[in-house]
Amino acid sequence: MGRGKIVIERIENTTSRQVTFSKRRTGLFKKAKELAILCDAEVGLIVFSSTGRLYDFTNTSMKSVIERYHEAKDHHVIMSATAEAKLWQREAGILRQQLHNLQEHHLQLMGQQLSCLDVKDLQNLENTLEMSLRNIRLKKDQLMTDQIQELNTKGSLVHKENIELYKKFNCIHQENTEIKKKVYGQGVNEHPTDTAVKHRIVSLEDEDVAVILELSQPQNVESEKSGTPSLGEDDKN
Amino acid sequence: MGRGKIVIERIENTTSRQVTFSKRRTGLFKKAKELAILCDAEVGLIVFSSTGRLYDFTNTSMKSVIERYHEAKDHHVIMSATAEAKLWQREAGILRQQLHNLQEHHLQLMGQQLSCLDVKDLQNLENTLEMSLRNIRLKKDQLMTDQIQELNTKGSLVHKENIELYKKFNCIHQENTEIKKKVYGQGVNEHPTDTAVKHRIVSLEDEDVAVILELSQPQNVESEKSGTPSLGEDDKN
DNA sequence: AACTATTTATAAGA
DNA sequence: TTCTTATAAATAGTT
Repeated sequence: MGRGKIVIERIENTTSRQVTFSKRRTGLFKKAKELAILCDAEVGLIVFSSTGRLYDFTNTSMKSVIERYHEAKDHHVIMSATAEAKLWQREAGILRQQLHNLQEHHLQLMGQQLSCLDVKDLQNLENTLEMSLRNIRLKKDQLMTDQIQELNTKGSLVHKENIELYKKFNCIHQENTEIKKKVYGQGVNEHPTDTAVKHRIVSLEDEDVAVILELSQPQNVESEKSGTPSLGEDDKN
Repeated sequence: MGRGKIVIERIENTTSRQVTFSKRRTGLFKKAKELAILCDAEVGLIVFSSTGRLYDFTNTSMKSVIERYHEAKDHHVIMSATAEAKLWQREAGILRQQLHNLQEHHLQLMGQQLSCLDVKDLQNLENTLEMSLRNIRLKKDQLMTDQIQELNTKGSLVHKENIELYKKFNCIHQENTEIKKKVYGQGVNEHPTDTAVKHRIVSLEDEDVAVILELSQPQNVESEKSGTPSLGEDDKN
């Protein structure tokens, strides 16, 4: 329908394509409109030009057309969006409820919001808490005992090391004294180094030793293994 | 374009309308196709006949067309669906996390899953539980004290009633005995009614009395049957 | 569903 | 873009 017949294939000339687009688009939309009116149909027409511009027509509403389309066709393109929303909404609701329940129980475990409970409930709660207290104390005692054990082992090692060092020092000290006797005569007896080394023996592993002393028996490190730590055994309910 | 010109308005004749629909629909879809090809456009065409049947055409995919349409146009029709889904999904995620955290803490309060805690944490937990135990016991004691109080009051009333009844019974019993003496002579002394009434005095408010005895003075159960029940009179509050 | 007279759409040109 | 116009295409009414 024009001055000449054309073959239906992409018009390569851009200007020509745009002109044709404009003309044929007008025609298409007119025909769509006419179909809708004449035949009482619901029509939705969406066109994007090659430049990306949107042209649309519908005799009702695009929302309605698209919804009806999805209803009639796939049923899971847009549904997946709204259904997904619903799904997550429900999930959130369930989680919120769970959270609420747990919070309530939690508060009761914390000794709050007890007004809705009767004597039996309170007794149960008390039993639960006593049980868990026992567990927690057991665990704590275990941890502390382990810690003490570890510190004692460490301390014992350090102590042994100290004894070794002390012995070595004494040897050297004696040697030294003898050398001094030979060099200076009887005049020199005590030397500043003496005090310094003694101090060093005590503070070699400062922190650990301090803890050991505090927790166990500061008076003699040697007898550690025989002495039971006095912690955790007296469970008073 | 036909044997005669027509005005564009709804065709009332159903058959005629359906024929026209068929013809024009074909034409429209052909033109849509041509536009898409000739002008390199993205076209989506959806038509519902007046009988509700769906006809659609697109040179790409309807999903793509509709998405692009929403992107270009409203931006909040489909977005509201997906965005809503995302929103609820996030909400659910947050709630799930909260629930998880609370569950963990809850288990710890219940004296389980303590392996990840150190001595300090355990000490805190212990303190918390002790505090809540104190609260719970306080509440329980309060409830039980109230209950005892109430029962005592009730018991006291019942006891008073019983004394009254007992007195009345004694009067009537005496009266009765005297009448019997007059009628039968000295032969009749004790009558089954006597025992029955005594029992009734004790068990008038069976349950309450039992509870009272259990909670307050169980040692006095024996003395009830011997004479005056010792309830309610020695009210110590 | 096919025919066809006629209207309508539009290709090419201005 | 819009107008013009020759001509292709669509289709209303008919068979």
